[in-house]
Amino acid sequence: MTAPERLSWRDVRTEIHDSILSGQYGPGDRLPRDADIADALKCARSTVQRAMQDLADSGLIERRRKGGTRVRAHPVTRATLDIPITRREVEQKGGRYGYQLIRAAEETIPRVIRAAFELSEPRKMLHVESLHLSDGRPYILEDRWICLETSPEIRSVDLGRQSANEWLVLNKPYTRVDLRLSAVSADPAMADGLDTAVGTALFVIERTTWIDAAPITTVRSITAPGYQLITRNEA
Amino acid sequence: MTAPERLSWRDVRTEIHDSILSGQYGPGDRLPRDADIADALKCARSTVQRAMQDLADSGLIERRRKGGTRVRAHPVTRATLDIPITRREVEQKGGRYGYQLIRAAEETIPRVIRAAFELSEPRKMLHVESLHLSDGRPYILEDRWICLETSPEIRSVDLGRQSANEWLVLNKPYTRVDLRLSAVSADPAMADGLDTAVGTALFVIERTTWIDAAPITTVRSITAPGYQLITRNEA
DNA sequence: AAAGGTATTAAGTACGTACATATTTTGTCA
DNA sequence: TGACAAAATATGTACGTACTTAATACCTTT
Repeated sequence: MTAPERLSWRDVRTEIHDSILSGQYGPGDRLPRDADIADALKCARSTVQRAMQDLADSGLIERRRKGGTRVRAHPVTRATLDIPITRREVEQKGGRYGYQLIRAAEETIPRVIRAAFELSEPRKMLHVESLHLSDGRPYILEDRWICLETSPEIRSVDLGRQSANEWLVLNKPYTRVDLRLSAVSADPAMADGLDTAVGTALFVIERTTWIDAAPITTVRSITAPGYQLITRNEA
Repeated sequence: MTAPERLSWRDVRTEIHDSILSGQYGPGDRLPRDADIADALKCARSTVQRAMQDLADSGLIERRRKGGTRVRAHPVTRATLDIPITRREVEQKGGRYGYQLIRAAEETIPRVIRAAFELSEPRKMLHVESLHLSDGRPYILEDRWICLETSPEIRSVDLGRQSANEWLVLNKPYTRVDLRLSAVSADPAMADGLDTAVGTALFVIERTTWIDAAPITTVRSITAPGYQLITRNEA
């Protein structure tokens, strides 16, 4: 007589999430089968499936065929990182974007780059060094290698005008990306490029992308002092 | 006569993804409606919906009711970060885990902590400093504040034996987490705790969690020299 | 021409059924 | 007892229908 409403998958997710939060199910515990939950909540199994999928994506539970669903035994803090094109990042912060090409040349890739691409054979790639600026001040110093077999069109791009970062992100969608985040002490070259003192702690983002098995690019972005990478994740 | 097979949502996703990769649809372009794609591929609209949802989650497309689906005008590199419990992280790398409580005391939170929690009023919280070790060597130095209203049970935890990190992750699921990643130059206290030289570049992970609107904990993890945070993301 | 209300549209959700697939469990045979 | 095959089981996927919701487009009124 009150509310003949139907449960949405979000309601179901909240229901299950709460039963975990409340301690009813702890790490490693097995949850009832989807069908039984659907039964208990009086909704379709597909609705429970949708809710479970979401909880699995967020890293809270693990699901296995026949094995059932259980609360992750070793919980992780899962967060999603969005790294925009550098020009847009600067502009969204209200800065005036600037860009300088330092140098570009075809070279044989060094060992570390081979490792990043998981390549066994050495080969030549386009090596590009450039500087992104915000309000005229150094923002990110980037050292990039681009696979010419995968992106031959890059030869006809004027890298003095458009950054490789922007061209690649707009024109070369990838199927796999590896990120490595770390800190480094500014060496003389970095200090010079970023206009800071040698030894300053700098935040470094290394990113390697592939399209299927073919390497696209790998880039080491050395950020100016004070740079932060921020995430906000809501369940 | 050949293959009367049905398309899976992954097939559909690949189909749409490829049509974007090939340049048929560029940033900002509008894709056909789900129903038309379903029609063209001879599958159910729900299958297209599932594929589209996945592409939207991965940041490639944007969907709006009535507005339709379009390729993201400002593409981002999206990656998922998993941060395990520190003990597990060490053990999975094959190290022997160690842990030391440095100090724990109830204190009024300083301004930066209030800011992290988005609190307007000052209040008291449990302040815990501790050190995680790998094979006897300093691994992560953590400086943590725990909200006692949200987690009163923490008072009865022996923080000399079990780390707050482990207890909280196992016992206090959150509904929101903010991460801030950065680099810092070791000050004397950090250098002492991590057994390194003053000025060394260190990678810092700051994490704040809430359950609904209630603050749980905020932690500043200062990692030992050479620490890297790694991601691997497959489309 | 500006403002505001209404109709239309395309994605989002819910349901129930049927079948697929990956595991685990069980059963059989050597 | 051990190896291997067969049955059982819980999640995963596909389909089609009906309905909901948010946003845009259009049309009326001032």
